[in-house]
Amino acid sequence: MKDLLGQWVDGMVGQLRAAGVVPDGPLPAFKIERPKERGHGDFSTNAAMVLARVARMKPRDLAARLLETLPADQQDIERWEIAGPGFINFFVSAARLRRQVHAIIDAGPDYGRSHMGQSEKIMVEFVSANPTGPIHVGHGRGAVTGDVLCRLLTATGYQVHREYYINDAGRQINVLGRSVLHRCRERLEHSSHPLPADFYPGEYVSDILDAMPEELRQSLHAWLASTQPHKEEETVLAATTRFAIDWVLDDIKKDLARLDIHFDHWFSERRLHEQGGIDHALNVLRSKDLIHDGLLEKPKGGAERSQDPWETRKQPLFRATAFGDDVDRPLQKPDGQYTYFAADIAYHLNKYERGFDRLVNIWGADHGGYVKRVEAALEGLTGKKGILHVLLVQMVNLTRNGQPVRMSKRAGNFVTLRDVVDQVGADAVRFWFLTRASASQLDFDLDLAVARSNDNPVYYVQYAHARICSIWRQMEEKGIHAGTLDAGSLSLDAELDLIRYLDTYPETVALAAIHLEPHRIVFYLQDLAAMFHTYYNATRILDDDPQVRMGRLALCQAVRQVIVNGLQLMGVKAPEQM
RNA sequence: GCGCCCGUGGCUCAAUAGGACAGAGCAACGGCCUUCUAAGCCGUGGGUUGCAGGUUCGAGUCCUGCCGGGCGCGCCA
Repeated sequence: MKDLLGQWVDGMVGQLRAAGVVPDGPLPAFKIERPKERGHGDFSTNAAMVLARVARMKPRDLAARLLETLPADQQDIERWEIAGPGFINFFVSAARLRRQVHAIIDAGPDYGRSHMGQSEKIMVEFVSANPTGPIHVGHGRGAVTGDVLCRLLTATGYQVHREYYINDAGRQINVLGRSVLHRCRERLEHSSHPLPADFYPGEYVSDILDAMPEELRQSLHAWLASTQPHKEEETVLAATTRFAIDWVLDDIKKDLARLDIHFDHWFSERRLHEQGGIDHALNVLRSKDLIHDGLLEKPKGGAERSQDPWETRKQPLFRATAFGDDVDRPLQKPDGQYTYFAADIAYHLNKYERGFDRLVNIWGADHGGYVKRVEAALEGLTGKKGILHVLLVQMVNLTRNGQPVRMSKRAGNFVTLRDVVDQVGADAVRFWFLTRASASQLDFDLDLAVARSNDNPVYYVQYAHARICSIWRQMEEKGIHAGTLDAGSLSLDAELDLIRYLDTYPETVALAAIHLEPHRIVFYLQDLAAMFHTYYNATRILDDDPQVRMGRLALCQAVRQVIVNGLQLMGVKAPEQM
């Protein structure tokens, strides 16, 4: 409906332009919006105010001229007015609103979907947690956010590709293998050894050992039993590590599947190395003279934490400062290995070369410091700005009994995502993660969520849906035939307001996709549910008058459809009974 | 010290691409179940949007500077 108004106002301005009231050439942008205040109509435009300057007229006078061009024969706008400093307010007719109910019912699951994205290819990379242990609650928030973003972008006409970047190269990964070895040795010798500082202590390390194929276990034992430094150390460790990664990845996949989160592709960093992706990316950078040998200043913070003294040496650096980063970034470690950043450059070039128009990354807030350099690299590689959108998802503050639960992978006392899903259920976890903008920190209280109290927001929305379903069950019991739904009798303020709000749903979906803000849908659903609950409490749906009943049933059907569509976008179930 | 994020009733958060009088929930208090599910509804209080400037017809929203909180700051991933 908003689009329709937009066309009209464009037409009105066009006529004034033809009449010479408004000059040719580019005009300042005006817009159509829905006023917060009901008394200001269903739609309003600031066109007269924005154009007043170029038209050399007072805003209100210009508004009057604009309205003279409004077609007289239309039925959709009941009345209009000039208000305040020069707003033009439009009031949609009740007949038009009633038709909207049928439009929603007819569109069904497609209501809210659009072709806005024009099949643009967009990759969303999310979760990408290191395969060194189970994913925790923080990852879960990123996972749900990414998943819903994908659903949103798909619904608005983008071609979406979901990807998980596996950090299966580098030191951390070997530490996982060594941790398994360590656990194996303990078992073999029936004793416990002090765990080296950075080894993984979690229970799952034993699980990995248990799941190990006999053959690999044997070679492990053989190697551990030998007193001499074993020349097969590298291969045994590599095989163990490989197995451990696969096990953990499989574990992660299961956790994500519990939340109905799936990926199109799991991209291996190791493979990127093996296939020369990094050399390729660095060659591209070199060809553009974006790598130079330079010295790196000792960083300000963090240095205190490190035991190793800072050593200044000449090394290849990416010219990140040419693209707005603070310092040029190193590409190689002292031992000649590539840095994580070098691999990241290669990975993002790889994404680009696979033909994606836009890249979205969902990162934890603790990776915020890397945004600039990756953006810089991508701009350097492609010459284009703004391909990459990094969405930083802030921390989840987990509490239990009001006490903060510490989450540290190293300390081994983190709460896994699985724990939380087990306790709270997938629907509540998903919904809860979406109740805040991702840039805001999120408090997640396990007790509250476990308690299944009224504070749990998902029930509120699901309940609205279940209530509507129950009306149909009620009809069945009473032997009332639904017949053909007809919104014609709807006339209460509450009913028309409800329709107006239903009408905003497609805009909300579009804006959520444009801004990459899934939480907007959750807020919408909560508001819609609230409006419905109010209406339901005040109005008898199954009225004795068949005409009235038909209308209300039609409205309920439309509300139900929008709730279903919205929950579907959130990946949350819409139970028919609660 | 530098970078990013955040700052809105007692608490947790909204506020539609800068729009008209800043809204919900929780908490507090008072009401509503012989009629479609009370996991619900209605009502009452509660705000100088951290502070100070600036841009604009108009600022919670944009710019600058402070203040407060979070995250990050080898050549870890």
